[in-house]
Amino acid sequence: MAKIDEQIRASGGRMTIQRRLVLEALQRARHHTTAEEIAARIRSRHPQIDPSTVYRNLEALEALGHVTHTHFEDRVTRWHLASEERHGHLVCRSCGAEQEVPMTVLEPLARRLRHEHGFQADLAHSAVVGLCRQCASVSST
Amino acid sequence: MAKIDEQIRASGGRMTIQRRLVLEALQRARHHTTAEEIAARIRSRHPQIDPSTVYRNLEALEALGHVTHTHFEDRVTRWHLASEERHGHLVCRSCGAEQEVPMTVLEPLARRLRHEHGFQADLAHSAVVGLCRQCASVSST
DNA sequence: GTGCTTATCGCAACTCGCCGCAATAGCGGC
DNA sequence: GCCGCTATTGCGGCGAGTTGCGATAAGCAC
Repeated sequence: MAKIDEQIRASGGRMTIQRRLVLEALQRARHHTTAEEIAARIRSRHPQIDPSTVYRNLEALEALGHVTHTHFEDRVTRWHLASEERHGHLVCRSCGAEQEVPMTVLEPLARRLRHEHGFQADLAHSAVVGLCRQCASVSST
Repeated sequence: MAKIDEQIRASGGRMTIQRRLVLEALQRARHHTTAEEIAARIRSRHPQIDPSTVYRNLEALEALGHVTHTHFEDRVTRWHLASEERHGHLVCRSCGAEQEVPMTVLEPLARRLRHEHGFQADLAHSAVVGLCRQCASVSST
């Protein structure tokens, strides 16, 4: 964390109270949180924080590589520390259940897109939408 | 279209002027349009149409299987007729360029998710985000 | 054609994420 | 410790999409 502090200053940024609070909230919640959740958590100790400040700090921290975001089906963006292991997400469009899959499962497609289309895909960036086992079996009966 | 008409009535729905206009707009624009575009197009002939009416009709038509939507990297949803051929989308996060890929490219991953995780993935539902050939070569130099 | 039921419409108000702008406050230099 | 530069904040407001509600009008029965 002290390292992040220096890195931010080194790149011309400033370590404000708000930015530190956003980082702390991410560390404590350490599994894809929403910006709203982060804002709510911070508000309890620093009531005047504005949602846009949270969004901007998440973006700034992302630009420096400390934070990443993933898009889930409900149009909500989830944020997490970049230090967490990267993985894919499966989201059921019927019941909303979430499942994680290791990147190795997604890699073959990424490789193919790179070779055949010259496209460097980031398959962890958006959740894969579909039907989970339960919902699939219900809807087919 | 007359068939859609009947199907809607059969399922307890009503074929209103607005619903017909939404369908017509989709048919004319037949390549992922936005709800805003549809609303604008309809407004020229039916000025008092409300955006929420367009959204609700798109949802209703989607529930009946006549329409689908896809999420691109920006946060606007793109809509199209379900009769169009399904395909995947590659969107460059740097320059925004869009590219289409046939479903056959995505199929192997879908198959694997189905077999290993019991998950029926809809890989055409969200665009795959990444870097296109140009942007990738620029950023690596 | 008339009447009735109720799906759908238009409106107003709201949410979530984002942006421009004036005010504030890090932080490096002295 | 104070100063000045400017990154960042909070605020107001915008765009996409959603929701509740009273008014409207499809479509069925007669």
